Amino acid sequence: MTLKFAILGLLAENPMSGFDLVGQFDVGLSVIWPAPQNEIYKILRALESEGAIRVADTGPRGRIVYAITPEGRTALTAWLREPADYTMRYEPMLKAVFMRQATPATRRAIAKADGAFAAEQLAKLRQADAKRRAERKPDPRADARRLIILFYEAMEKWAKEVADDK
Amino acid sequence: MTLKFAILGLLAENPMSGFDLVGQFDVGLSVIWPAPQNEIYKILRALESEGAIRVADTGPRGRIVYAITPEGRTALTAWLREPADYTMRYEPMLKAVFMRQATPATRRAIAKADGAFAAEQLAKLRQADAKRRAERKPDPRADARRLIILFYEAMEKWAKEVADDK
DNA sequence: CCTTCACCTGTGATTAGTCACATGTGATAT
DNA sequence: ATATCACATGTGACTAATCACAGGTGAAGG
Repeated sequence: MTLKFAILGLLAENPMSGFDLVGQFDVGLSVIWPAPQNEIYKILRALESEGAIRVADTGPRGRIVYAITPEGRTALTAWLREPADYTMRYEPMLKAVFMRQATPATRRAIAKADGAFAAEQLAKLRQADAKRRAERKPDPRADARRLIILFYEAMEKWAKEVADDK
Repeated sequence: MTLKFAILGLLAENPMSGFDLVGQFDVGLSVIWPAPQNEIYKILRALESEGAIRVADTGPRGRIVYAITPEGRTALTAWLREPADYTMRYEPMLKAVFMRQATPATRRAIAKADGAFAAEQLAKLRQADAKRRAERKPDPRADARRLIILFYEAMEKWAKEVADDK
């Protein structure tokens, strides 16, 4: 259900094919909400039969480009406006819950890995951010990137605290 | 798969029944990793047949208390040590991605709601934290609570920035 | 020409997660 | 006594998500 809106949202930014969407998820969205390739195609068919998207173009190798319809846009904003589901699924947080049950070495190893991951993501995000700012074009994803940066900063900080056994 | 370890981890803290586990998820864990009631019972049966847990006690009304076995403990630490899956599923972040496609009013409304939720969670968490510190008992969940607090602080900060249209 | 590779959509089987409901029991209060 | 409620586990039908693989097509280079 949520994935449906992820796809609809991407199509609201730009008309795209299923293949393009796979690329979009690979590039960055899968960190927030992953999508297996075949799910994407299934959902595209469903969205089309609902009238939320339409075939805008076709290309070589069976390529089908979809575009959002006015009805689709209405559905998207309706979804945006309705109260969000605040349940998260994040394995690193779950591991943090049980970390103290393992040895101190394991605990530090986990924190180290999490910290390294956060740092790596931050490097990528900051680079992307700088690039976007340099371009001086309006950036529809700016809010999200800012949120994700703050999130990884928090995780990095936490990892340092645990590593230093604070 | 992950949920299995969530349950195993809880049983590693204390022997519990399925009913108790439902309570544990309701109280706080469902924010990180939700678990439908009937899934819990399914997984308990699976874990028992794997030998990771055993029936430690029975009580009135068909109550079955499970305890972790040494094999279960081994499986739990093995899971903790293996690299985490860093994909998150968090609807508010996904909405943030598409927020700029809606009207400024909608965008602010979303930020306001997210900020309010974060503030509410922080109040609860800080209270729980203070209580735990006052008790002066070792707290196995301290790391996790700290991480979650940092996370919601980040979200609260972000919400303020968006609301102020920074 | 023809090989190779990236492009592009799809199917089928399986598992994990969700929704809604069913069923029984012991404790407590009136 | 008996009504009520919290305790406690479970079933069945369904949907979403995952895994692994299938298979065709155009572009580009040697």
